[in-house]
Amino acid sequence: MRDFSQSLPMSLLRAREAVMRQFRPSLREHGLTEQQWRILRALAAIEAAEVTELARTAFLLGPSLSRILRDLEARNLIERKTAKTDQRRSMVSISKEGVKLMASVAPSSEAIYAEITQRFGARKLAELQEMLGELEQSLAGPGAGDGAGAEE
Amino acid sequence: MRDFSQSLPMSLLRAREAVMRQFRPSLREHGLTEQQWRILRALAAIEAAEVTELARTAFLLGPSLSRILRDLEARNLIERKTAKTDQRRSMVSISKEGVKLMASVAPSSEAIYAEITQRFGARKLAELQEMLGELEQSLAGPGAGDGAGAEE
DNA sequence: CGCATCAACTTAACATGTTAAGTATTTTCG
DNA sequence: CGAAAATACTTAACATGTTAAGTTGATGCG
Repeated sequence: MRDFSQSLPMSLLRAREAVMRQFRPSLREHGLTEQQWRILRALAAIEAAEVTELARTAFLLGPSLSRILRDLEARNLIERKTAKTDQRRSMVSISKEGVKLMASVAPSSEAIYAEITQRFGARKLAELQEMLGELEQSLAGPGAGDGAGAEE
Repeated sequence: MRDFSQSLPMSLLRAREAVMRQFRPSLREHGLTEQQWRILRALAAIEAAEVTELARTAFLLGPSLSRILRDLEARNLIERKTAKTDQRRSMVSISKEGVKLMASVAPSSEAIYAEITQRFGARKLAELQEMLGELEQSLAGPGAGDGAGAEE
């Protein structure tokens, strides 16, 4: 079997970790985890979103999002109100405090991203992202199960 | 600020998730998590390894590895014995049962990997891995902290 | 209308990620 | 030699990943 350290999953894992290692210290100084930061960024770009929509945007599973939203709400970084037309849905939005926190983190975050871009090269970065998108596309859909197991 | 769904961390996260989604069902059928599978694969390639070395190979943090090794040992998939020359170190190796389990998972795992390679294209896959390696390299070393915070 | 079904979350339970602290053993050096 | 520092793990504590089950509010339909 192929040396697993050369496998695609490991390559992706190591690359992502190398990138996130750059951001984590800064986020940590502001009391945010990577996932919390993703949610705030997603919310900052829109007025309000339903939980399910937010999960899709921030690429988090429902249960994780539920917990994080509970915590962010307790910290007054986001606000919730149930939708008028459907009591099941809740509309989530970023609070004033949330906006303020984002403003305090954004400069450092931008600087780190710029540093990464500069180190790796802007053109290569664009190429890489293009390929990652294609990979994602090529694996979307029916799934590459091996057929040996129960498809259910 | 850049639409965060287009950011490098998100691209890497989505790509990796797209890949792992292919493998998880098969691993799950065999009662293994992704991390447990990584450890078994790493161990299968060598006679025995120290915990620290294994952590580096399987790309796991010490605490995660400690827990997982405890569980794998309880399931008799691995074996441990403390090193003769240094009582602090323990040598970990895969057990017969572990080898058997690997043999039962490997075919499906290989098939899935082949399917991914075929869908995305072998040449592109090689290119992608090359770029991921370069990204990792370019971010190794001093760290791209923004300098605004405490370097400690 | 009323019941079965579906939809949107939320909770629960267990595994891992992440940082800090603890433990046991070795090494370094005065 | 023996105390201090370093090394190799392990535990602890809290956050998230992942799947299954539970809750509550909508919807479809006879």
